[in-house]
Amino acid sequence: MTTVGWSPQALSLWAKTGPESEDWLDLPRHLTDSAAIGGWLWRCWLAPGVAGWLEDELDLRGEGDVLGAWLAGVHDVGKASEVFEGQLMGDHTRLPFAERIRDVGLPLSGPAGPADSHPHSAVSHAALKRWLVVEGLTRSSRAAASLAEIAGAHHGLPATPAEVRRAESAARRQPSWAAVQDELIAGITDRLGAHDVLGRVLAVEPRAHHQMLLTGLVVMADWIASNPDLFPLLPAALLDEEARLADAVATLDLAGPARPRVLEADPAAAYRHAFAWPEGRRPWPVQAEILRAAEQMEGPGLLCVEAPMGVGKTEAALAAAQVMMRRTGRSGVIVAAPTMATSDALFRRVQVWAERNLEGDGPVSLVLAHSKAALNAEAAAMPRVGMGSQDIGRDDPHDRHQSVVAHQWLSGRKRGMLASIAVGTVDQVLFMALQSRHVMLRHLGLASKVVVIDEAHAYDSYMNQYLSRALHWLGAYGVPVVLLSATLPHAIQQELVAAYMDGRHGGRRITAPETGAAYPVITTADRAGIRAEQTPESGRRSEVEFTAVADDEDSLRGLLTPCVSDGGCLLVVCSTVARAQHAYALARDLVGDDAVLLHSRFLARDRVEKEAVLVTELGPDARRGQGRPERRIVVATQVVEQSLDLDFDGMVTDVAPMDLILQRTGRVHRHARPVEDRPGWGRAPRVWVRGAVDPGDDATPPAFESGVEAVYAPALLTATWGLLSLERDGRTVSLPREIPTLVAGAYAERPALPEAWGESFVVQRKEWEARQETARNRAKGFLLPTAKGVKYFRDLWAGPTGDPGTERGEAAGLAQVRDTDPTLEVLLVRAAEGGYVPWGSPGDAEVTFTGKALSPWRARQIAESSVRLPGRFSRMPLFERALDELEQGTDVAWQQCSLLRGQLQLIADEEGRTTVAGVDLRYDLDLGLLDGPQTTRMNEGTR
DNA sequence: AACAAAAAAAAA
Ligand SMILES: [Fe+3]
Ligand SMILES: [Fe+3]
Repeated sequence: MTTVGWSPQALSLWAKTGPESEDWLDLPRHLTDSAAIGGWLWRCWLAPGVAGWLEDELDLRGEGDVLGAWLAGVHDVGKASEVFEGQLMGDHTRLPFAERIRDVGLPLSGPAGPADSHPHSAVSHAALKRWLVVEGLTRSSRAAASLAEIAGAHHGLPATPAEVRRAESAARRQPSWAAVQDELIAGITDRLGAHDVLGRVLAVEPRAHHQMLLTGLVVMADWIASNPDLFPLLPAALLDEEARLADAVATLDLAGPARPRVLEADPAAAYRHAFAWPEGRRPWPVQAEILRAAEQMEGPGLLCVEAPMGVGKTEAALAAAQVMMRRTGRSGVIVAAPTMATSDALFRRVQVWAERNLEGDGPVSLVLAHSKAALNAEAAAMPRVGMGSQDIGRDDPHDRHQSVVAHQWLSGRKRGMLASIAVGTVDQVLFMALQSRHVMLRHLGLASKVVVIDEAHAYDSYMNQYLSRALHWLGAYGVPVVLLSATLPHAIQQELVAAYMDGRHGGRRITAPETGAAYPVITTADRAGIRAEQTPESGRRSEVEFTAVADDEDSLRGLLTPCVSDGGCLLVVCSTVARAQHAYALARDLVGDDAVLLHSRFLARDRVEKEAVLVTELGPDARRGQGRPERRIVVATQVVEQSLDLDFDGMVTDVAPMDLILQRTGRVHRHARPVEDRPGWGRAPRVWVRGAVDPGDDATPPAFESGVEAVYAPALLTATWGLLSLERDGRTVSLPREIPTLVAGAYAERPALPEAWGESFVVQRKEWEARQETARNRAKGFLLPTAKGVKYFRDLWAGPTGDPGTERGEAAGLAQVRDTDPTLEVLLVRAAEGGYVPWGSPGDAEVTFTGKALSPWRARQIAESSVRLPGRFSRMPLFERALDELEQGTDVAWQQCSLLRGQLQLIADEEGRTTVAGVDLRYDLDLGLLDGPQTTRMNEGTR
């Protein structure tokens, strides 16, 4: 860097102020700080694969760090404008700021108008666009705009054309301000010697995907440079530029790209070392195969693994990711799962893997990325590093190279994806495809990783729109992807793979091969095309008998009877909470406390506890009489579909789409057990299917109970019913062999059903397709366009009408990656004299007085008592009224507490009774949250 | 589309 002096005009401008009236940072210094950290990020932090991709695409010839420094260095030149600098004129404690500027002859006419309509980011955009052309670096205004837009977007969204026009006209009216902007840009360019790279980049004309990552880097640099703990303010500040950077980098303490250990060529040795397996343990065929596939992949690509649960897909994915990280220069991994609970379960496993297999020039950062991560004890227990925290390496600096930590700077808002390793909900990946503010940070973070999507079959057509688009962008960045699923209907797999390949290789339509009955199967998509390979079967096979039972009380009682007399563990899955509560009442009549009810309308803490009890009782280590109960009936809704390692002797389930039925069936005889563990009725795996008011026959299609039909599309239920021959005597299914054919069959346009069902099936099927189509269209509202589908960067955030709808959508809560109505989640507490206590605390628990600060421990207890209100609260008049009432009733002290801020408080009496917007509610530890007439009725007969 | 489950929401 050559040093050029700044003019008195430039030096008179402020960029930052602080709490004390004399605190400030001049604009040139904020720009040189940003440039310094921008260059440092490129050299020392950016994943080699991302840097390499940008180098190639933008003809950087080894000067990427210069480009990064330049872009960061010019981001705030727009602060050299009357609107921005005039902002402090109304503040009488800061009058010297304006005087300093007037003294050097710059016009400053009075407290500025609304700075909102003249954001300095747009002024930066206009100034850069002008300067790049005037300087002769390009003649194309689009090329100039492509770099100008990056500075214009440094607050998370590109400047709008109207804002840029206002900035351009201001520059024409006030040439003396424009002259300072030019001086700043020229000064930064000269110091960095950036002329040549800029010329080359402009010749290429960066497109939206290049701009996205470069903007991400600029935003990151700006956030770091704007932190006074890292880059201190005047008058106290260090002045030497290099010393400022060195100090900032030392305090920030952000490690460079993590590197994976090279895995052994022999798969058995590779898994043994990677996961600390005991000597002699062999990987499943799928695990061995995926390593080979990852090793042989040509360039970055996508691997899709379809295999039954229990064959170690997570380990397989991590091992494959380890290979792909090395081969494509990625610096980390994200493992994305459908729910917070499944992410929590994955967290520790990923942490242990990272500890054993990754290293870097400093500790490897890991985040748990979902909205309730703060409640996770394992995440909270991680050593903290960065921003002055030094939980690790105090005694032995060598420890730092192989430890996995929570990084303080990365735990801030919107920064989690920048950590090296992330475990979280899929939403974190889907948000990548949502028009939203600061998505570029998410893109930068995800582009640096190998992306693993767990349970890829678990997403509906709305979410799949976002997943497809996210895969498109990942493909464009050359990010390796691993999709894990039980089975993926071919049409969905085709859509996902095609989206990735379209991003990767552009327009070419490539069709994934039909894999038919092959299972388990690994599909590879890379430069060489798409191919699928069947892998040898893993694990146990089983023959499961499926039988229909009538949907009345007597039939259900009949099914429970053998269990009542001979004992054993039976699972009863119901499609609605009401049906589950009903079945539970019946079971409780027969077996008392041996019956357990599980659904989502329990307090989070109670549900975790109930599930933990079930996992110990019905998990792999419990034997009958030794932990495994003699008799247990678990009545549950779809919550049991979550990856709990439970084993039942048999199952009764409401009819559901084939994939879900088969997934639930995975809980039947899940573990290999000695025959003494099974009751007489459960020696062979059996599934009884209910939920049809008329089972149908060859001449008439089945008819389903209205609740069951409201939850699942009748077309899928009919197809599933028929393929399992439930209109007759049912059939025996061979698992896992038949999974792919049965699932494909149930989702087929013309499944093999009795002739006479055809007509009504076609109607049902049309309706299902129409609903999916409307869901897909709903998703399009805030879907980020494809990189190559737009001319300008700003077009990525354009609404369907071309206007920037992003902010409005975010404000209205419309921009979301899940297709849901608004729901109300409350934190339940028990009323006490003068205040309240956490739900479930003993009678003499210390009272939290309303309006008084809460201890962190108390806040956590309360935060764990969350429950969602029943569905009726999602409908409009009631939703609004309830929200109002709950907001009014919430302790104001919660706003001061990070765990409780923004949450809604619901206060109940000793018996769990309360009323919200005129609706009676009662919370019961056995039954969950009851509403309306249930609050009184459900008592009888169950207690 | 509405009887399940599921997630998330402040910046430089
Ligand atoms: Fe700014
Ligand atoms: Fe800034």
